Amino acid sequence: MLPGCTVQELVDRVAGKWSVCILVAAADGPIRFTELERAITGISRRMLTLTLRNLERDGMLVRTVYPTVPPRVEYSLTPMAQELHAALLTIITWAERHRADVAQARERYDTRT
Amino acid sequence: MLPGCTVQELVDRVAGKWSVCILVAAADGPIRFTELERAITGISRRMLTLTLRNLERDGMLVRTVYPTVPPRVEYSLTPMAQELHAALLTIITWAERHRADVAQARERYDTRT
DNA sequence: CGGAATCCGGGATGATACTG
DNA sequence: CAGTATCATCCCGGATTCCG
Repeated sequence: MLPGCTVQELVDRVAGKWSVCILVAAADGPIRFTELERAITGISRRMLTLTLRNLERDGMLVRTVYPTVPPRVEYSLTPMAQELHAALLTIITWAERHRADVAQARERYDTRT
Repeated sequence: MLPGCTVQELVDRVAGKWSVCILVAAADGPIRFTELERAITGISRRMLTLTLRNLERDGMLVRTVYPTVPPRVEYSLTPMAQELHAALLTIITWAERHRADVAQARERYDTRT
């Protein structure tokens, strides 16, 4: 696993905090900007925009603009991103299964003499 | 996917750049500090130490000290971390498979008028 | 509604030096 | 060999403002 290699960069990019949130939130179908903003507690508008742009640039998201008033923009996962989402779910499931274990390990580590 | 929730934090922690590198490097068996330093190009000694401590604290790594001269310290994955490593391999494999796709998507995005 | 642009503070990170 | 300590820096991301 060499830093600087493309795979490393790609893993970093898609494993980012907000990227994961967006991929999960958009997994169930097209979702609007404001819906994402509400679904992802704590994200700033700026980071939402930037992360969406990066994911779109990487071919993970399709951005569809409906020229209505008010404007309506929907984001949906590409097939490639759906594969990624499935893989991410494995990690998330793992994290849920071991949440208590990690908490316990931390406590033991922190209370060591 | 709510930021602030424990699962989110855990995914963030284990999905970190150096954490992934260390987990991969240690997957094939116990590995020494200096071996990690050489295996992970670009990591500073400081970040290696900090990331190792965090992974150990979270119960992902076991640190074994052999009281020899010079000192010998080996790090190995816990069963929990081995499960995580398997899941990470899925992501890494995905990244390798789609490396070219992402590069092409970026080029198209950047050269758009 | 869905952004873009700007400013700016702090935590993450690197560099360097020292040590049991 | 396997770290720790300290300082300096840098850039990530929040806050704010403005816009079609």
